[in-house]
Amino acid sequence: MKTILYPTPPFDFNKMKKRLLRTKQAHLYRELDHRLYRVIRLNQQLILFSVQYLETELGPSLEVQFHTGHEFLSPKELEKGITMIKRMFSIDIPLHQFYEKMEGSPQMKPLIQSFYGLRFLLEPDLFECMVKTIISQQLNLPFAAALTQRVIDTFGETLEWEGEIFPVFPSPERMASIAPDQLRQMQFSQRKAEYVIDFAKSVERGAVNLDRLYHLSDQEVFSQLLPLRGIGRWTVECLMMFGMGRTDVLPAADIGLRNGVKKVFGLDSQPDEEYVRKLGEDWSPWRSYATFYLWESLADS
DNA sequence: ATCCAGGAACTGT
DNA sequence: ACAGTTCATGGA
Repeated sequence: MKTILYPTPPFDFNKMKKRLLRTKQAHLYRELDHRLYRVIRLNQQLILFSVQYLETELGPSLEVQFHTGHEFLSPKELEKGITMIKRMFSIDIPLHQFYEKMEGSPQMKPLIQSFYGLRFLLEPDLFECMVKTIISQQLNLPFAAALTQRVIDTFGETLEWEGEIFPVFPSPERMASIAPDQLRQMQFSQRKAEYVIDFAKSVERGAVNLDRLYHLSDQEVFSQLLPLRGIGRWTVECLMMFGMGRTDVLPAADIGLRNGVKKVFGLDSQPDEEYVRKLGEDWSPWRSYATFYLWESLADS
């Protein structure tokens, strides 16, 4: 089963892939023979897919293949899978509109040159996204990535296809069943261990319905998630950006964003949240992408 | 050693 | 409401 997706340019798959590797978030991806593989959960079912980036006469394209062995996906499942992959790779994001919006900013414009075509590569699963985000709270990124890897290695599943093994992030049910001590052994703090396990339990018993979040406004998503212990504003903002692909989120208190603003706008001290929020008014409705590019500007220092 | 990380909860006023 | 403290660990 093969489908070709055509994002409206600019779309730079290689930049997206390089960022995945640089930030050490490629835990669940495997590259074989120029194709990028990964397993997604579709209605509790594990489905392996792969993509290959191609330049065609019609512009940039992403060839998608589902590897389901002898079984076939129903038309409905196929449609759901395609929808998920489109969202993952930010296929339908009119990125040029963001660039037009930044035209007038002498500070932001150079970022567009540097990162031209870079889009969010989203997490296909909100549970997984939330757990990874909780793990990375207040930690340097390499260490956060190491913790995530340990969770996958210890509690994750695998799917085998044509002799290759593909890792799968643990399900909410699995994570709900583990004890805080098991995470402590992996160098989680006691609190963080509780946050992650409690969240998994909330999802398992249906206290939070992650699928329904897609249909809610930003404010409604906040009011659903903020009551949960260990989930603050920043964590929800990350979920909305890296999980849900919302393009106008501004994590104004984020330390990385404030450092990015300091660097790009040539400030002599780290701006506060209010300053960033004020600045961000000009970026709407593209504040997620402005944030994203400002984060990236810190990487190539 | 000391300070800070792409925070959040807790405590005291 | 608000500010200061604690949580845990790695990296600079």
